Amino acid sequence: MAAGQPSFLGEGFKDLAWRSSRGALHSPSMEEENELIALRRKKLDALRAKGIEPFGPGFEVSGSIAEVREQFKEGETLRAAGRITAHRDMGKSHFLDLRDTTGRIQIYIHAKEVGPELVELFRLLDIGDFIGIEGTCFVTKTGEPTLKVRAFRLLAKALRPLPEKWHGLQDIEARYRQRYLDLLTNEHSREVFEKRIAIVRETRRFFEDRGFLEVETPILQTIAGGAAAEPFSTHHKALGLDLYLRIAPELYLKRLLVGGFNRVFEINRNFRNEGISRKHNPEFTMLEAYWAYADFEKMANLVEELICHLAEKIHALDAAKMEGGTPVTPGSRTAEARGSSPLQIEHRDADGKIVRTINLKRPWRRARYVDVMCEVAGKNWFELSSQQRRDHAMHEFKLDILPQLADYEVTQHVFEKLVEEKTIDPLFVTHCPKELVPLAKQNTADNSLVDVFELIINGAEIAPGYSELNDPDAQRQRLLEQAGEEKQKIDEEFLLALEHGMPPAGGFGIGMDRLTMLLTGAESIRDVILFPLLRPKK
RNA sequence: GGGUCGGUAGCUCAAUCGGUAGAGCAGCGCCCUUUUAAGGCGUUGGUUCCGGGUUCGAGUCCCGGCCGACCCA
Repeated sequence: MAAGQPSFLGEGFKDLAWRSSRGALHSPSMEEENELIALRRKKLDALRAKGIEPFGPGFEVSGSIAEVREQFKEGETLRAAGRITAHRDMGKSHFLDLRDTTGRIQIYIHAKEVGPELVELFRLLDIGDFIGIEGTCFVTKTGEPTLKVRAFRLLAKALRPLPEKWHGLQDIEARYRQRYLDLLTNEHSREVFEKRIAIVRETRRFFEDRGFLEVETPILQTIAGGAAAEPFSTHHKALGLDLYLRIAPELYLKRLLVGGFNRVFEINRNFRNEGISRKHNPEFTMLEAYWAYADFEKMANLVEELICHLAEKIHALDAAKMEGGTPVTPGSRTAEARGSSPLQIEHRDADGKIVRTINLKRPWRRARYVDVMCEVAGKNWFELSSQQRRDHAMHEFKLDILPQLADYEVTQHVFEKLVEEKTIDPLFVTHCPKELVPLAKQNTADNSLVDVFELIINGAEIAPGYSELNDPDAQRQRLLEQAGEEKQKIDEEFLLALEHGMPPAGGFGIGMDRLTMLLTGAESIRDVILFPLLRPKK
């Protein structure tokens, strides 16, 4: 630090100095801004006028704020960086909270110890600004570990005020549109996304531990196959080619089975051009896994293991958070959101009241479609005539049954209302009628059934799993039936691959967004997707 | 696509029957030498989502639109 320059740091903190090469600036759009923003800009200019660059370079810290708290030892000098989230002035003493995602630490500054010049600069700081500080550890008389500021550097000035900390950002729309503010002010929201990240990470680890290879297959496809859904369309300019965004990765993963990759999985983004709801986002994350020589029952075991594994990891995450010494702040629901046992998931409403408890304790119940139907619809359901079933569904079960529905669709309708929506604890429904699942292998004992499971948890289908169809002629037949008039939609390249021989294999898929909802108790898919699709405002 | 509800200060929310748009937090000013949702006193801040209409008078009532939430299809 050259002599004669204004000093705001005292001696011996050269590396903390960071001086602005720019003079005071005025915002060109000042007239559009409100008073609060204008004031912050004035402070920005005042800082530059004092030779301080408000958007400083990187800063050497002793660690994250949580790590600084761990290193905390009275008399030690430590460096920390973060956002200012609160300040409490007490006469000539100033207390500020410095926060990052790992925690919060109080910093203290007093004129008598650092001089009025530094205090004067502190007055140009606002809640939301990033600063880096070097300070001495001490404990206040109320027992709070605190860093006594010896020097600081402004790292970034916040030109707009942050939402009020106590209530957090409540406006649902704003929380989706400006997720960064949601993450900043609502600890619960951040925890949900940390859990989502852990779920994806642990899913990868789970499959890798079992010898599965993670692969990437095309998102741009000339034919969007593997599911029945409306695709998004796009265009490749140089090739002059109309393309679709994938609705499922299935047909490419099966090509890899043909190619000798015997255990593969993909965590992939799928795109479906459908409506938006509490359970649907146009782009969503899917897990699909295929295992050569396995069958649907082996896949059911695998799914059961996977979800229990994830539930345990999430529970461990909550437990670590509870013991981790991170001060519990308003908006944190970690304590309440944690079920009493790792495999017991408690979903709560906004007031923290338990809405439902889902018991994942193994083994999970497995039952045949026919048996489950008889349980809810009466033993003789499949002996009734077509008309009797329709009457029964409409009058006994109060369902709207359109006359054009096929018999199996009437049954499926009853199944959805009476089984799917009412099942909370995990249930594998196996041996479904083949009409429902056209891409699965037929049961050898009963041709009208296919070797599949549908896993139902918390009133919704979480994961379907199949013994995959590997007979190319049967596959072509099913695809033709499914395509109806639109024969051009049949993926001939996929059938060509099957004709070269695909080993028998088990496969399954899980919607990762919905799985995250299940494991975190989120009521809307938008609460587990960082940036859900919204209409642009104006 | 249909129905219900909502949009008010930077944030969280009030506003009775249609009668001067308010509070808390944040901000600003002053007081306070260890506070912590600090406190005390004072104070600034509004296109009430947008556009029409009814009315002496509209945040409030009516019509249309935009955005969102929930339910249904």
